[in-house]
Amino acid sequence: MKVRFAPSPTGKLHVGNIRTALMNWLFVRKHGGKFLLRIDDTDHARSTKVFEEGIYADLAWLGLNWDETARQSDRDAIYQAAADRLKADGFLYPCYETSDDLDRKAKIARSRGLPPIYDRAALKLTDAERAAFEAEGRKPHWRFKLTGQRRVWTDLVRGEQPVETGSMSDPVLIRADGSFLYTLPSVVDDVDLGVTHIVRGEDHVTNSGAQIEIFLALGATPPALGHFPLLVGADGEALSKRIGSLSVDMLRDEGIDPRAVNAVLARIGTSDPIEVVQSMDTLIESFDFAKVGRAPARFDVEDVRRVDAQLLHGADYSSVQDKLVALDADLGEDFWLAVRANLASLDDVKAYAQVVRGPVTPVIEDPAFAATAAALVPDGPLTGESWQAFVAAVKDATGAKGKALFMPLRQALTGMGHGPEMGPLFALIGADKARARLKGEAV
RNA sequence: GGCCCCUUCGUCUAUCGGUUAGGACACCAGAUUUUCAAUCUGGGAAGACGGGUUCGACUCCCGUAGGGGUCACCA
Repeated sequence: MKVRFAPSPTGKLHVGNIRTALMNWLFVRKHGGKFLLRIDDTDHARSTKVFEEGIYADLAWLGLNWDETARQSDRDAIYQAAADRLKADGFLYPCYETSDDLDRKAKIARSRGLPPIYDRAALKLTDAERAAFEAEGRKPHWRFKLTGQRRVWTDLVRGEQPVETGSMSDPVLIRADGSFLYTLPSVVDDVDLGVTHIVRGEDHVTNSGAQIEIFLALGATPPALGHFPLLVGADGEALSKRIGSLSVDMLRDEGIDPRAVNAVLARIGTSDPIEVVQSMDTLIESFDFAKVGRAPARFDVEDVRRVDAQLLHGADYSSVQDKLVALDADLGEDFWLAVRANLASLDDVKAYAQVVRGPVTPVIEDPAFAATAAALVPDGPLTGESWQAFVAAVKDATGAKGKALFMPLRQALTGMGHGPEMGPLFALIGADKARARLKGEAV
């Protein structure tokens, strides 16, 4: 078994791409086989090395390892040979319309309520007309002549899936400048590199109908096909490929755990719950195309943040220490254990580190109360038990209790109205700083 | 517009003709924390609409509405 993830280096990987990569990866890791990473850079004008490097970096970050790499720009000779064969066998025909011509035709068709598909006018060209275009210096682009038949396959996720190849345009396989469009290299590579299963989004369903005919024209057997539903935004609108806010590197920069990204994208739109999963093995084990629904699923980044937070709440000190150092918030294991349950994101740890280290601007509404408390802060090193004794003393001295007792102390000591349990925090802050803050000093 | 697909709690979904329509997240409430958060427990919450078929329909059929995809010299 071999699957492929074939991104084009024309932009950053976004959650939709990652979901495709994950589906392939999970599928092949579950059943055993090769994961091919193919860089589809046939669009020379838009493909860049920078984006290609970004793809490697993003996949590595997510832990989606691959077994083989191929770059389409290296394989031109193979595509050329296939194209020659298709031409020789009469599957391709030359067309001389310009992009403007085609635009115009499509617009006219649309305005008449007709499907905007190519009218095959080039098929009716006489040799003399073709010669005239050539004499003008026009170079043809080449289309694959679809049979117009109804193609049906058993889709891995959708079941029986028909496509009317008569309802779509004959795909252009070769540009006027001689370069290839995605469709031909994709099929040629799938054959040549031995891809057995194509798993991709449902935006390729119609495409698959045409590609099946190209596989056949090449004398090959089409691979098994699986098309899963696309993601839509939280508002139900289509998730645009151009929404940069959903790019993978943005999630990484936000400090999100890649496991949270994987967990959400692997489970969204499936019957398995979106929940904290500690390891990819769990995801691999639970993966099944039968669990994937057929309706578009709503993607909400908040789900990723939520899972990320839950991961943090149970994270061991050793597993986050490096990240804490990077954030300049490594104050030891006691500190981590004290604050982790209160983190919505790892970034929040910086604020608590500052609470411990200072300076903190105390929030004091009742100076007299705070001053009384300041005098009751015990001397010497504070322990986990110091807080309880301190609070009891303040309660005796002021008569305050409950929220009226705790809130003013929390606000004066931390400058915040929320946060981790005060016991451990109090010990971490220390007697000197606690006393000073209660007196209103920003230390 | 043609072709393809979809429509169950706010969200992701289970149900493969007979169920008090189940779960997860979110939400609300209670407990706990002598505070907020975290945590635990409980609760409210759904079959787009209209026709059929059937003893019986969320489930099958038709129609309507809504959503997604595609119809590029993008991938």
